[in-house]
Amino acid sequence: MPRIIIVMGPTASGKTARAIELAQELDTEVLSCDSRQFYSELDIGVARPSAEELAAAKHHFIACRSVQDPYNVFTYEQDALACLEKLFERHDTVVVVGGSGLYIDALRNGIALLPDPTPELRQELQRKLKEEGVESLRAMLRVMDPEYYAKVDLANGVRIQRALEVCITSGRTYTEMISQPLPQRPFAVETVVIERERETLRERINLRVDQMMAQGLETEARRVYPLRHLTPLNTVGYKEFFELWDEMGSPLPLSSVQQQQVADAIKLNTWHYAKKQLTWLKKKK
RNA sequence: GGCGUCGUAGCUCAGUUGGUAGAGCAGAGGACUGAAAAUCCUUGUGUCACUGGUUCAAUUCCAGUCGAUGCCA
Repeated sequence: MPRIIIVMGPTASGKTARAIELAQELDTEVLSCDSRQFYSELDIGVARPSAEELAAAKHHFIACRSVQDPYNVFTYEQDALACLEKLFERHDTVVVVGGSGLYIDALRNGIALLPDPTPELRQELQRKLKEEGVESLRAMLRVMDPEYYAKVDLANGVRIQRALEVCITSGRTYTEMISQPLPQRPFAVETVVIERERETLRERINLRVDQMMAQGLETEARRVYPLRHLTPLNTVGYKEFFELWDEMGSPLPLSSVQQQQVADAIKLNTWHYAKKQLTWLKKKK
């Protein structure tokens, strides 16, 4: 049976380097599982592997999409499975690397097939959430799926909205829909977790943010500024610039003080992100 | 030098008409099935600058000291 080796770890822990090393050792290719490196418009800010790194081992799912045509876990899972099937024709091991817990889960264990809501339904629920607050969606969920109602985070509007979308378009409960049995994977899964001391990780993050700034992150952010309302751009490393430019009224060049301010915000938000990944890893590795 | 303002949680600050104090941020922990670098939740004892005084009781009022800051000289 073929296998995948998943390289996991928080952001800036050195996953890319480790994955390339492994791929070279095993003479195989790398499948990326990073929900932001999918997008061709995002490079510096999402720490996309460099040209040299990409040349050192063949990568899949890097810069393969536009932020205007975003991925979702399910489509990604389908594409990734198809890609793996092909790769297994020539390699018995494939290296998977990424920091997006949900996406790794989907690849490793599968994810339920759920119907897509119509854009109108999504809009309507979003409007309700925004104008009438979570309570209104909560009340609907209580009727449509009491079981899920009992266990969701009732303060998390996004979660509730999503469950309602599924309930309404499927005509069944969300609970029921997500408990469909998932087919066995035709490959074995091994994991490599990169552990770092907290202090070290923080230093690596700070250093990397400084490098990103030096590489021209501001210019990259300015280029995608007009697309800032798209979901994939709700991302650490970009949103901090957008916030400042929105305040200023336009994406003007930043003074060195402002650059420092943005860099500090990115460092902090990246740390928060790393912590969330660590929480996820504790449970899933 | 004179006059004034300030000194409260790691940071920015609120507050106590006198009964030993609370927000935001940071920090820590957690949730997670098509937005996931997203979204959301939990968690706040600190010589209330220091020393005296008044008072049953002072972080709060008074005096002095020290530090910061502003204006005037």
